[in-house]
Amino acid sequence: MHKDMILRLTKYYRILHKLKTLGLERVFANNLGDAVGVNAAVVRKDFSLLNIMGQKRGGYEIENLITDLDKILGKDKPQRAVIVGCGRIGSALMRYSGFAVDGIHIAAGFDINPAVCEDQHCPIPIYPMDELERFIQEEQIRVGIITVPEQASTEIFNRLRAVGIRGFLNFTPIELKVSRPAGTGAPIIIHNVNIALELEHIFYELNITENSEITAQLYGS
Amino acid sequence: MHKDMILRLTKYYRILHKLKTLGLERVFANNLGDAVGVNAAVVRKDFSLLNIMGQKRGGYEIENLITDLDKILGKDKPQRAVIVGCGRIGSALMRYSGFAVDGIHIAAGFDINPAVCEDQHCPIPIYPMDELERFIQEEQIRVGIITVPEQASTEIFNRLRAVGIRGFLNFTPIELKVSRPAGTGAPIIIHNVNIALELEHIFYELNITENSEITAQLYGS
DNA sequence: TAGATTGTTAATCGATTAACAATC
DNA sequence: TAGATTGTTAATCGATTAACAATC
Repeated sequence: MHKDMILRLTKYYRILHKLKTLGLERVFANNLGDAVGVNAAVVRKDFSLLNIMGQKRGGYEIENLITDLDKILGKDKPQRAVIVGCGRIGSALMRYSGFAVDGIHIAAGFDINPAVCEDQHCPIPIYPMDELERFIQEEQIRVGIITVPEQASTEIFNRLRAVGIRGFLNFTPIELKVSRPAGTGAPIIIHNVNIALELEHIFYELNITENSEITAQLYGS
Repeated sequence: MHKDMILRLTKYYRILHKLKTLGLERVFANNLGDAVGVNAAVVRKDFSLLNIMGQKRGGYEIENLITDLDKILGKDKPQRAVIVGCGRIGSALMRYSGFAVDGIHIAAGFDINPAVCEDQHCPIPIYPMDELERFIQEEQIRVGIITVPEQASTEIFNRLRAVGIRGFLNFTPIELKVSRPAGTGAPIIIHNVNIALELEHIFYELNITENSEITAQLYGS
């Protein structure tokens, strides 16, 4: 199971929903490949690996495909997360309406100063930090968004891990890692979103492509 | 020039700075490889490709290496960007202190309602949208951060492209693309940060790893 | 000199693509 | 049946790793 494959599955999923609303009932590996920008063989192989079978001449049934992907991607289960740290970024995320569209529900926010709620119209409850463990356990939350200040990030990470959080979206500049001797314990998924680094990369790529243009002019054909 | 290579270069760069502050003067491909988690051969190959030469027995001089990478990554030039759209995320970014650490300077923000400035203590000026073109041209900005509402994203993208912006950090859920027939015109760098998608991926990966655990238990060794 | 590390070439690995028999 | 599309195997491609002569 490749990381690229998961990315592709989400893309198939979105396209399939669009095709369904257009009234289509079947889709060929070729169409799907074109739509998500991969070779048709990749599409067939992906499905084959997931034991999703098409029909030798009729392609794949969209309805069935969506149902299968729902299960594989876990879209049939509730997708709930908490936000830890309700500073600027944290509260921006709490009020972001785009999550609901994708079926994601932010169950609560946590902050050392839960009074941050007072300032703003919070659509989502904000609790003090010492309710973190209780809430997560009671509500059986599996995913946490970390938007605390840099110095607090690893401590929060460890607290969340200890209480059963398995998926992390980390906005602090500290790159969170698990060094898990392959196959040991429950898998932990971490996505680090480092905005400063992202921006830095853009400057780098820009500079490098420009430089290589220059060298191409000097030495090139 | 691979995308992965740029990523590695930034990692070398950070490590080298740390080594320098520790007082080291030389570094071996092996050490550097260990530090960033790649094979030593990769390090040597990367440098070789960039015409950075070491010494057959003495490794690489840290000071020179940093100078070379400075140039390659464009760290010797000013790294300035504008933010278009000063809503919740936009203004959170404007007040984010992490950029300065990396030598990135946000030159200005733009919004259809520049009065957003009044509410908050803005460390950075916010101008109305119709000053966008003038400012970017006068200040020769090359990088733009797009934090406008979804519906406005492509319009803003096109305006920015037209006025010479070449690097984009896009926070709207619309995936911006350029279909540039290889080698035509100036290169455009786009990074899309889609937070909802990122979170979705975490749920997917979690679900898939859990499922594969289950199947492993059923069929496994 | 002997030992160590580079720069580069060859071998390996994995993923992508092409091809084709199976079959609806 | 003939045509089309799958599922899967083989070929290709690219990137990573290993190996080794060059040399400080």
